[in-house]
Amino acid sequence: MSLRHAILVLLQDQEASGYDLAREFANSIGLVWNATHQQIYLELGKLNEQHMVSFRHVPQEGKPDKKLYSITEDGRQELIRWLKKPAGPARIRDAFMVKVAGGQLADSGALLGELEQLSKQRRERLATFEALAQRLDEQGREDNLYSYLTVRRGILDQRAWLQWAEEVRQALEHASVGLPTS
Amino acid sequence: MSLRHAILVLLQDQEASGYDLAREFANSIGLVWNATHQQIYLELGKLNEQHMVSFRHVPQEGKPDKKLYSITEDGRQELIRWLKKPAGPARIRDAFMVKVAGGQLADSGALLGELEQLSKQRRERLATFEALAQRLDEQGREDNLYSYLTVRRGILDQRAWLQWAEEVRQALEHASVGLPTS
DNA sequence: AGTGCTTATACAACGGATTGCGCAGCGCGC
DNA sequence: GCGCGCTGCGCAATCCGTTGTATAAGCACT
Repeated sequence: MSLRHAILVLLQDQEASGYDLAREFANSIGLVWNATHQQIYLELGKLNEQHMVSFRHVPQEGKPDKKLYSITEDGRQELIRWLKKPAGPARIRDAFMVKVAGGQLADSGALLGELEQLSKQRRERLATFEALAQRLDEQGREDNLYSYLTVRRGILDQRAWLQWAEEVRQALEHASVGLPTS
Repeated sequence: MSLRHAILVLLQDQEASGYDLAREFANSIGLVWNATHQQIYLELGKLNEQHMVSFRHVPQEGKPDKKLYSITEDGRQELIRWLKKPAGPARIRDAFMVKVAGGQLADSGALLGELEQLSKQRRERLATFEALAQRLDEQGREDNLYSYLTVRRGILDQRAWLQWAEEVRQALEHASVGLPTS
């Protein structure tokens, strides 16, 4: 269980609402650890009970009130404790890859279509990360070292995926010559 | 829920015991979808109840008896049905990356040590995949197209990770000059 | 006026996944 | 002779995560 630790890492930089965190999970950190808003609100509740975060109400106009959470000293201690022990292996659930592995039974045309769609998403993400990396670089890479390294991971990951997608595209197009594509 | 589909994909090639599947999940397919033996045995039980797989008892000497599972026609139909509908987004839980993101609070020395350990594992995996790819290539890439593509994904993934690790190593070594490393 | 998106929080139900435990025999090294 | 690791299967408890639903206000578009 380290959704809690991912949240604590994010709160270390700045206080944030559950909604803010959900957005960050959908973007940057989402590449590495994903979570929905329901999960986040629940975990924030637990973290609060355990005095690892605290919050203050912020009334807003035109928008619902929000709770801005910040990390407490207890939370920081828990984070440090967690950082010391070795991380477990990464877990992934990539349904599309399972489909490729079972591709003999699949329709190449449909697979190619899905591949194209996913490639588009990856290219967009790559552009976002590259822009972010450049901004961090201009601000001084050293000051944002860990953010910079995280973004670099994202960039290299997208590039590797896109390169693979290109190989798949060529292989499938070659293989489906003369076959019905829908 | 598509642990079941990953199992069906594996059984499509050949019949296997729960133990065999667990090994495959620990290696090749594990890169894409991971599962423990408890999960696998449970799912095999369910798949059997739903007539998507069948099994035969195989008594062995020197080793416990095993159950060899194979996919049924119902199972194949279910797989085809599943392959047609779009795959959900890939999900990951990479605790080590969360640690890097929160690196300011971490000990660079410890982080470097962990990085080195993970790099070793990745290099080993890369070697395994490269050997496998070469073997498939020699056997005729077309006949094993989907296995080949899956392995290629593994290779590109390991390479991207290792490249990133090298960047991290350089950055952290530079950053920790003069700092206590333990 | 109706539809849908964004901001913002939260509960309930269910199913998937992890963790812990248990059984069982063989082979290997110390 | 003892522990360790591999092969092989399985149950039970609990926790994590997904899906569905709810409320509530403003804004933009049609």
